[in-house]
Amino acid sequence: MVKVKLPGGIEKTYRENTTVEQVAKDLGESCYDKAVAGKTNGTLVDLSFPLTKDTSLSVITEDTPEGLDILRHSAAHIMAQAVQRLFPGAELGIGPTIENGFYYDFRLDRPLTQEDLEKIEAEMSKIIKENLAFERQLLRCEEAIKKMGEIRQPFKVELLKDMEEEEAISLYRQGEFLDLCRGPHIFATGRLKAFKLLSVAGAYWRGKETNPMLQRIYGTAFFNREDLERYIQLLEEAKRRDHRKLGKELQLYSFREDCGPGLVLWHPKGARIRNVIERFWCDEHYKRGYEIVYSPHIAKASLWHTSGHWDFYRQSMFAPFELETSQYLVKPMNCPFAILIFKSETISYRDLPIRLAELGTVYRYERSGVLHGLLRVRGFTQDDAHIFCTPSQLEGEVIGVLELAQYMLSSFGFREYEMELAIRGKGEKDKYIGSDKNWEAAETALKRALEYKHLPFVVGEGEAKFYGPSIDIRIKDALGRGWQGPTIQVDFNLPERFDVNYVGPDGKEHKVVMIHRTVLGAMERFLGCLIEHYAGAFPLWIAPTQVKVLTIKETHADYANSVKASLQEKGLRVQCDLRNTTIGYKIREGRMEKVPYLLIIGDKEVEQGSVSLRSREKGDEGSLSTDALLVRLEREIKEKL
RNA sequence: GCUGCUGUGGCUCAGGGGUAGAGCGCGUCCUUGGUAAGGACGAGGUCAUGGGUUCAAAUCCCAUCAGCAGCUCCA
Repeated sequence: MVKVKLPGGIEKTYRENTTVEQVAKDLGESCYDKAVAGKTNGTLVDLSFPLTKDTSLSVITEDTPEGLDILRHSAAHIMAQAVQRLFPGAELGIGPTIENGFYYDFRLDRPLTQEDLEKIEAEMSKIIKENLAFERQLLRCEEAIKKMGEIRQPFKVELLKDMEEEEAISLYRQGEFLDLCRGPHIFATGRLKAFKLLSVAGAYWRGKETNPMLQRIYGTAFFNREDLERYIQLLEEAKRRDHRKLGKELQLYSFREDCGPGLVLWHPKGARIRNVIERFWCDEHYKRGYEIVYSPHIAKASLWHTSGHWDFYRQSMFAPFELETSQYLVKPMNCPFAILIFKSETISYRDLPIRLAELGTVYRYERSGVLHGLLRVRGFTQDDAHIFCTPSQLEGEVIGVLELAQYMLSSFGFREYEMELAIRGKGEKDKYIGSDKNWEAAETALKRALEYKHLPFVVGEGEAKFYGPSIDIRIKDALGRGWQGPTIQVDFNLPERFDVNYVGPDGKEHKVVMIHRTVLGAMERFLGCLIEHYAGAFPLWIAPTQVKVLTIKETHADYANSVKASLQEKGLRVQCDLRNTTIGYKIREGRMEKVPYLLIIGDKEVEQGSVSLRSREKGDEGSLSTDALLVRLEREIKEKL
């Protein structure tokens, strides 16, 4: 007999070799129907797993993330089986689950097409109908290698050769298909009810650029069709929110082939949004004790030799050019300029911290395949700042930056973001510059600042830049892809290289500590995420056009213009639509432009000296006076609603 | 950079070896309209660029450029 500890403190005894499935059945019909796998002493196991000793056990059901993960993993196997049936000789790479689905990598003798995906889906449906059981088998490593060699799976053999210390290798078989896999899996292929293959893309074997490129098929799976439908709708909603689509529709910005890839042209409406944000940004920085500076777009190459960028970053810089007798470079970073400003006079410890902020436009030669709308470009404006302080001021400054970053993000309605503390990798100290003492001090300061602010974060070991640790904040786009926005980096490198000092109380020179930081990231990337975040429907304080005045007849033009003038006088961004067309048409256009407020002007309004208000959120709200409207709008702007 | 797909008027897209189509937008005119599209007429494209195959290329082939999905990269 074995004792089984179940969730909720229940303990039961079963005969030895009772399976997880039998326990689930014993726990009741509803548990059994939804059971996918089990978890004994923290390890996931198949439903067919026999209990041989006392253990804790929980049944993994359909409605848990783990259950879904198992289903998707099995879906990946079923897909691989289908591919092997349709493409005999296909070599398998790996096939894991990912956040919203799964993928599997294959080496095939020809590229896959969209039609192939449909055929593979059809074959998968057949396999599901066959309801093949997933059978687990344990082999010694050399046996597994032999087996994978026999069925001509060189990638699997390669994987196995790295697993030689492991005692036993588990393989899973369903029908004629055999795969190396840790498991667990669903009981049989028939359990998969709802799946869809989404796309094909190239992927390097084991993620290494020098390895052969395999074909990766992405797909997703759910326990029922409704969930799958919901997910597909989510993808479509994401497409609607895509900043590249909205940017065009709302005439915010463009890229032109004759201008160059990754180089943004900001159209008037996009520029208005950017201007609102930048003004807000400047005000907030002055309030918090920053000074704002400007620096040139090009500088002598020697500056970048001193900074070390030429040595470490050259491949991402635009080529140097000669002017008079000197080499010049387009700047990829703003930091050297801040340093030169700092160094332009002798600084006492009494002057510190000095915070120099700059909306600095930098140019980086990003590889062609990585460009992505506004989110990854070749010319962009960092909302940069460099803080020069003493070691003892470091932690307090980091806290100040965290507060500012949080305030900025929350002002734009970003509630969800991920924080990472990027620290040195262990055992590769030569990759980093600076003393152990400095690193430890900086890592501690960053960590303590995060803890002080009670911010959840993950530690990214080995993710630090060569010159110092950092806190990186990732914000998400419509598809949930994370993009690095705000970042706080401690730097020991540049103060050394540029010999940046202050005079201490002892009258001697000391090295400053330098913090590089952004609180939005870059204007381009931030705007891109912002467009998707609001799906183009910007809150009043950001909207490029805040109010549109629509006339019913041409005779209302004078009154409409006077309404516009009185709103404009209060700083509102107002447009009139005086065209000779129907009111329905003008409203439709205003709606599609996502203007927060439309004012309809007809005989009634002219007579009463009022406006008829139509809000983006509520529609027709009836008439009110211009003054009452102003009060409402000003409040909404002030509170950034 | 790598793999695959795509590239037709300002936008969205159809077509496809015999020298171009729709809707929206734009212009002119008619209409004077009350909360998501009133009507008529018209202008606008060397079908991304450069080669090749062919009697003939926007259509087939190759290269280049750009975009998209992903991989790699992101100091």
